[in-house]
Amino acid sequence: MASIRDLAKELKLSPATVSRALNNNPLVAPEVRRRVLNAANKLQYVPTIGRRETMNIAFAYAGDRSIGSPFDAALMEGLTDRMEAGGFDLVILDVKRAVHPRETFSHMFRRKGIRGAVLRTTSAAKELCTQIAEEGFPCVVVGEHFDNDSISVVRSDSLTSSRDAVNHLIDLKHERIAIAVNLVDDSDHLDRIAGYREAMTSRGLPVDDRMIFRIAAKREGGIQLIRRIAAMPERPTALFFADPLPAIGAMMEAQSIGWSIPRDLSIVGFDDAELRFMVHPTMTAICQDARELGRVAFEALDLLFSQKGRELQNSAVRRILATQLECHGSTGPLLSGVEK
Amino acid sequence: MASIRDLAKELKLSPATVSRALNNNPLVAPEVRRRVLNAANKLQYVPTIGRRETMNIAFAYAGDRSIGSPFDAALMEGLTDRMEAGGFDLVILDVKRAVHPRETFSHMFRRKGIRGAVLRTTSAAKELCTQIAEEGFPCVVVGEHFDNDSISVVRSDSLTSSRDAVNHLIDLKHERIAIAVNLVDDSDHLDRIAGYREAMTSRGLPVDDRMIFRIAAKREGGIQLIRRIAAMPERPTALFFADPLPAIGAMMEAQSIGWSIPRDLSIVGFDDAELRFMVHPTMTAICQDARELGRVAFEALDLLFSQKGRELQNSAVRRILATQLECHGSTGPLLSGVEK
DNA sequence: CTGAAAGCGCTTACAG
DNA sequence: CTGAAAGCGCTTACAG
Repeated sequence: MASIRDLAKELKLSPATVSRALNNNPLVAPEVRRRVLNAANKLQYVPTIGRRETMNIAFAYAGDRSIGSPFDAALMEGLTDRMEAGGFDLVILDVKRAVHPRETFSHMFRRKGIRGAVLRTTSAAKELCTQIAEEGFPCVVVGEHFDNDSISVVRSDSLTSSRDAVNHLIDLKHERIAIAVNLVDDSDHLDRIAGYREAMTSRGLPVDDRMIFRIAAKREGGIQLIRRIAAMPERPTALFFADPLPAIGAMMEAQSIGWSIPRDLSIVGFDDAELRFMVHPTMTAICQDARELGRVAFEALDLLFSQKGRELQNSAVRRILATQLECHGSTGPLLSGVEK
Repeated sequence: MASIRDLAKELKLSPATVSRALNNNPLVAPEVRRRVLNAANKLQYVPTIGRRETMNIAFAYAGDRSIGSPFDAALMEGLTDRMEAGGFDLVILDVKRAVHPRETFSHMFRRKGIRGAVLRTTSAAKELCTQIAEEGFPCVVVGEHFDNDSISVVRSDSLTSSRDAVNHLIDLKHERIAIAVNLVDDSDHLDRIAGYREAMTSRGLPVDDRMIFRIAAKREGGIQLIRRIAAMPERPTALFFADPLPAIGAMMEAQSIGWSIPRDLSIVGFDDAELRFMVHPTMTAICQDARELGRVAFEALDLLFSQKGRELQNSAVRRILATQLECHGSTGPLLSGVEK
């Protein structure tokens, strides 16, 4: 691990200039500054507390924070599980709020004694993740795709299991199967739609765009959807939800208006945690192991630390975890003669 | 904020000795060490990264970690809400695992650049919180009572709302009202039982110890309880759960065995988050605002920072937040003639 | 815009 | 067990 002296020697600058560059002092020449920041990332410069190197890892939100979500909580559990052995501590961060006006992201992280970051993002904030990665700061994005190959990613495979979910409904003789996905696009959700399309097409069923619903990924979104389909002349007999909370909301609302599940409507949801066990009947769901995702994210970060940054700078880590369809009580065979 | 030099001057020691004491070097005399640690807490010694003082606050588990719980997630949201303005970062910590063999807790926190801690504890680990507070390290315990007046505490008032909940059931003409509380004692849960007893007694109803059930505070605990009472000759007509998850489990299990809620059984639960909206019918519950609890916890800590520790060392902060009974669909009037 | 020098915060052989 | 001294990591007036 490099000190400011080491960077100065490597770059043939004085420690003073390196220090200024790392502290975002405006006096330093832009070109020099750029070289210093590059070297800091290549040589893995780490600040010290007293004489000890800092050992923090950030759980950093690039977009809106969603600390309260079961997914994030499970991720953190997995992360801390693995981190403790190495003596690392987890710091929670909102990237946009934490960064000072004329500061790069690496700056900001280093100022806080952070060696690497696990990034949570919305699709709107993907650009921000790309920037952080391109600065050369060790980071792993959880749960997003990137075209850019140099960004390390850890995520679940939604496509296969989405296909499984729809196939399960088709096996139960359903034909009018609808899918409900988050209003906000992200690559993971696009996969879920792709899985739906693939399954329908391969089994010879038509893909009707009116059966693809965009909803808010909250309980309320599911409630609204039930009201919408209740008013349809030929309503779907099965619903596939690409998010946990609207699936729960839909089950409740369906029961409120007197439908019996799965007799009047089959529902498949997604589950990051144990929500499927909290409703009655227990919900058939695609389950992703968010805790394991957290563990793997740390391992990826650790790999980025251990390889000398300069040699393997462009070798990003990619890990894709399988998800599983768990069949429970919210799906059942299509009853012949069910109308409205 | 004091440096090692300042401590040395104050104590008439060399900086070397102070440094050794703070680093837990065994060479230092026990008495000297004790004096140094006291001074560090009194003068609010803070280590530096480079030349900047560290700005971390710990979310520290004294007992088992429960990061995944909705309560903890909401607490963290509230905490980070308030912390960001001051430029603080939140570090997640397991106290027992983080502390080195011959190290005090203040040592450990300072080694990590932490200025103050929000402590989460189980009743089994209360002793540990007392120790941290007695070392003089700025800390606030969330959600526990302490007899010891010198410990800062932020918690919800369970007693009043528990009384309200039972009164609500009595208003609905229920008489055989049972309460189900966590197997593991903690002061907050003792309050919930006390509220139950007070309400029953004040309304002239007998308190039957066979109506006080000890269960695991998990979904499974609620499921088991329903099976137990289903086998009772004179089963309770209403259940008051002092924890969120078993209440959910009980609602599900009751419906599984064919009971209708609230017709066959009224249920009141506790809710830290939004679980009450995820079941059908929506659950009547005592709601505590865990997010607000987090905000208040930070404010308490900030107060401990701002007052000169030496002057006000024994003036702990205490904040007790109100909770509220929200009536929904899981409670209803006792139907006359209900048997079995 | 950069470096040499002074200096703070901290730690650690060395001497006692 | 303690301190004086050397020295690392870093920053910041000062000079150019």
